[in-house]
This record gives sequence, C-alpha cells and structure tokens, in this order.
Amino acid sequence: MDSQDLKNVGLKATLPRLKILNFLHASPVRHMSAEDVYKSMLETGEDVGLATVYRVLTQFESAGLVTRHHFDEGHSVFELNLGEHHDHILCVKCGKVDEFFDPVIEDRQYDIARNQGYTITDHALVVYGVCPDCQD
Amino acid sequence: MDSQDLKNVGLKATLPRLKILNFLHASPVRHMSAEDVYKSMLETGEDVGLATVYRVLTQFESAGLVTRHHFDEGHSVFELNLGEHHDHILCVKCGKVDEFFDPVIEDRQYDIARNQGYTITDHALVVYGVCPDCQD
DNA sequence: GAGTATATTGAGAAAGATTCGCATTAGTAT
DNA sequence: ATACTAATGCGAATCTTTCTCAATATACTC
Repeated sequence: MDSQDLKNVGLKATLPRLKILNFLHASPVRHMSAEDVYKSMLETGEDVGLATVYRVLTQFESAGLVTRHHFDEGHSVFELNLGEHHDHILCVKCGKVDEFFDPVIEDRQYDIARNQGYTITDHALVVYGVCPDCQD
Repeated sequence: MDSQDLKNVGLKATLPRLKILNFLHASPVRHMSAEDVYKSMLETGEDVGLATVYRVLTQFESAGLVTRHHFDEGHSVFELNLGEHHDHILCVKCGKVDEFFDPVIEDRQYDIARNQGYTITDHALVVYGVCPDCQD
C-alpha cells in the first residue's frame, strides 16, 4: 500500500505499480484475471495500460506479492498474498472461490514427493464442486 | 482402438476420431497438448486438421475417454483415461510428469468439501518439484 | 532541487491457443 | 445404392498474453 512495500521486494515504486497494488488490496474479490484487474481499474477511473497490468502482475508474482492460479478456465487468475498458504475449492455453478488449508494433505504431499525422489517446490490443489448456495 | 469404442460413448466412428484415439493409445507420452497431437500425427504421416484435433479431444473429454489438465502452462494437456483416477507430480526443470494416488488425500478432500457444504464433483492436484534426474 | 542515466509505461502489433463458419465429404440408417 | 445428417478441414476470427519501441517517469548524483 505504500511505496516502501514495492522497494522492499526490489521493485521501483512507480505510479502504475502502486495503483495496481492498492487496487488489489482494496478489491473485495480476491481472485482476478489480468483482464478483470484492467477493466475494474478503468471503471474506477484509474488509467492503466493492459500490457502494464500483465507485466506488473507477473512481476508481483516473481516478487511473491501475488500468486498465479490456473483454475479450469483458459486464463490465469491472480491472488494477493495476504496470510499463509491455502488451497481452493470452487463452485462449478456460480464460480465462487473458497479457501481451505489442511495440514494432513500438506504433509502427505511432501511424503509423496520425497518417496518419488522429488524436491517439492510448489503445489496446486483445486477442488471443484457445487457450493451450498447452488445445490438444486 | 476399434470403432465400437467410439460408438459405445455415443460418437460416430469417423476416420479422424479413430486415428486420434489410436494415436493416443500408441503414444509413449501420456500427456499431450492438442498441438502436440496434431504435429506428432502429421510426422507419423497421419493427415488430420488442427481444428479437428481440438474438436475431437474436447468430445473425447466429454465422453470420458480423456481428461483435460491445466498444468502451469498456457495450454491444456490431454491424457487418455486408462485406469483409475490419479494426481500428478511434475518436474519444473525437465517437464516430466509422474503420477500418484493417495487415499488419505482423497478422503480429506471429500471431508473438507463436505464441511464447507460443497458437493464435490472433481479435483485437480498437481505437485511441482525437481525430479531425481534433475537434482543438481 | 535540477540533470542524467535507466527502467517503466502505453499503444498497437504480434504471437500463441482455441474456436467458428461454411462448403465439401463421409457415416449411417433406410 | 440413396439420402439425410453429422463431421471434416481450411482459413478467418477470437481470446489471452507477450513484444516492440518511442515517450516518460523514477531514482541517483551533485
């Protein structure tokens, strides 16, 4: 939210980067595509270029400020890194995204990776289902 | 591998569909993009159109013959449904894809979905890491 | 606080992935 | 064999994302 946050992760504190970071913090929707961010910012009166949004989100990802997800859609969605790691459960009807964290699953993943000789670097778990509001 | 397989899932047994299904069965690589399938088939002397490959793979997915995955790449990869469900662990260096199945993780997922009031329909778990061959 | 070197921006072009439209061709049920 | 309908293949169109490059803004030095 302040330019020091950007400098702390090695990014120059430019106006577009500050605007985008602020926008992500202010947004009630936590998972957004680059296009979503771009359009919403224009609607809010913020003037940014689409290419810049893509670039900055990728930089934020490298810097660890956001996480990029590949849900079962044709595009990336980004999420601001606030607290700790979590996985996602999303509704196939309304598209709502909920979050969860399960230490048992986390541990098993490490065990499985180790057993197969892998050094784990990351993982993505998405559960698809019908949310309470969309049942029948 | 035979035209009855296609009819069984409600698809007309056309030559392109048979060729693609045969190709998938014969391929040593189990995870391929539409482009991969298209190019490999051309190299093998099979004559198909790219649009047809996309269409047929999508139909195969609907019919349950293949599964579509969204790994951390910009495109879909398809996998022939042979045996039972499994998850994936893939090497971030060489791109190799291994498979695993863990009943504990499966069960936990169902519990979590239920606890949040979701009716689970599917899930995707991908573990990323460095495979044994790519360790330093 | 101005001057300068350099990184960043924005607009449009370009690339990559996927789908669409439509005339031609091929399955399938008579 | 015939005719009806669905499927193919090509290129055009669409969508997402990246690239190019001239104009501009940031940060560093004095």
